[in-house]
Amino acid sequence: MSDAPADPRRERVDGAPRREQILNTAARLATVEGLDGLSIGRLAQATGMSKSGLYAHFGSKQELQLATIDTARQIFIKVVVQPALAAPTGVEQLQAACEQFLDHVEREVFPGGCFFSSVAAEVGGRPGALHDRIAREQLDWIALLQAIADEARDRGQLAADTDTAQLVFELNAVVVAANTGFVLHGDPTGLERARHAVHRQLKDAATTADP
Amino acid sequence: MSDAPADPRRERVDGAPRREQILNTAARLATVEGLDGLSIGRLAQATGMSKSGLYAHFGSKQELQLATIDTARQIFIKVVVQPALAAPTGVEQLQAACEQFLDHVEREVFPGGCFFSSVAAEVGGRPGALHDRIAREQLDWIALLQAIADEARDRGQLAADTDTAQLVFELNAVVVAANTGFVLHGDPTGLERARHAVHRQLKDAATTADP
DNA sequence: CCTACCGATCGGTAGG
DNA sequence: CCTACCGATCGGTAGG
Repeated sequence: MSDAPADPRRERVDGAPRREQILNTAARLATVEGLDGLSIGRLAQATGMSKSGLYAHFGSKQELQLATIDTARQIFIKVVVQPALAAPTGVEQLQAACEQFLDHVEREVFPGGCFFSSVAAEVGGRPGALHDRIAREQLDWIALLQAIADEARDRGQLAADTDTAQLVFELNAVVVAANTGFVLHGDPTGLERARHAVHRQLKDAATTADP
Repeated sequence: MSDAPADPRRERVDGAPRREQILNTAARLATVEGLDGLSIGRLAQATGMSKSGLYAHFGSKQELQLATIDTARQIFIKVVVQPALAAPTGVEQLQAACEQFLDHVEREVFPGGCFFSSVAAEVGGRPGALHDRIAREQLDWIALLQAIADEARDRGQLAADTDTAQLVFELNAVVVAANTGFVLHGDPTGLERARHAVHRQLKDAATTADP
């Protein structure tokens, strides 16, 4: 949990390789300093290693950045996606995905908020391997929400004429906006508004036949 | 319009001071490279000046960055806010504000999309003068939308029990999400979804008494 | 995984 | 607004 373990060897005993420890630090740092602002020197300092020590693990800065994205993805899957998928399939799962996303922002899993929102803005307008990788992750997230929404509709929990792509666009929009507001203003108001919006959206799209 | 005017003296004739020309370039560059990635050397190259020539205009990088934000704000006011305020007060104006925002994204007024969305992600998690300035601009934009929404409600165009803060949060969320999608994927689909969402939101909040 | 080093670029200054 | 320069840091390499 701490930034710099008192005794690095204890990490080894846990079986957590040094590489993962470095990448965890890198992923959290990148949400504050950016993927580019994450310099090898700074990361070396943050992990208590020398710069060339890092180059033993990663051949180049871009390799480090790509590995960092992959680590962030794994963290996101573990703390957002998997808990969401543990919810009952359908509307509940869709709501859980939004809720878990908001929770991971509020719990500050990454100090700079959602890793992918943060980094997407950085590489959005710049072509290259980082851009392509981040764009793909974003599409995967949307595709996941859509698959859940489609399932909810197929199960008759959402109206048959629900435009699930539109619904998912709007759900993602409000949770991401909440992330931005929380990071920029340190204010959870947006998180509450997002929860409110998600709840209403799902209620509005739900099949009205209750009896 | 062009990145590097053939004859810089023509700009002078127009009465556009060199400083403004530099800052216009800086504002557009910052949406791609970031406010930090915008180095003095790169900006010097982009404007055809020497580094120390820039220091004659701006005492430090932070001064340049703050001046760049101010220029971006003026551009935003000119291309988004003022056209929106030209629309009839009330719901139409609220719709116009959203529409003008989406238009300025689609027209690529800034090559990296909305300046403030881009920069907010960069400085969001970092304390300092840049953060505070960007946070203020974001609050101003939300306050503007809210003032318009309140007016629309006071005029009876929106239901009296409309939660305008919630409405504005959701409107802003979808237009910003459209910006992100357009920049990241070069795909206008999100812009259409945002227009659709804005239209439906305003329709839902409208007073149902039509006859 | 380290020390020691490379050329390039960073923000910034002196002096004009 | 320029040339010429400063120390610091960048990404990366040699050699171990």
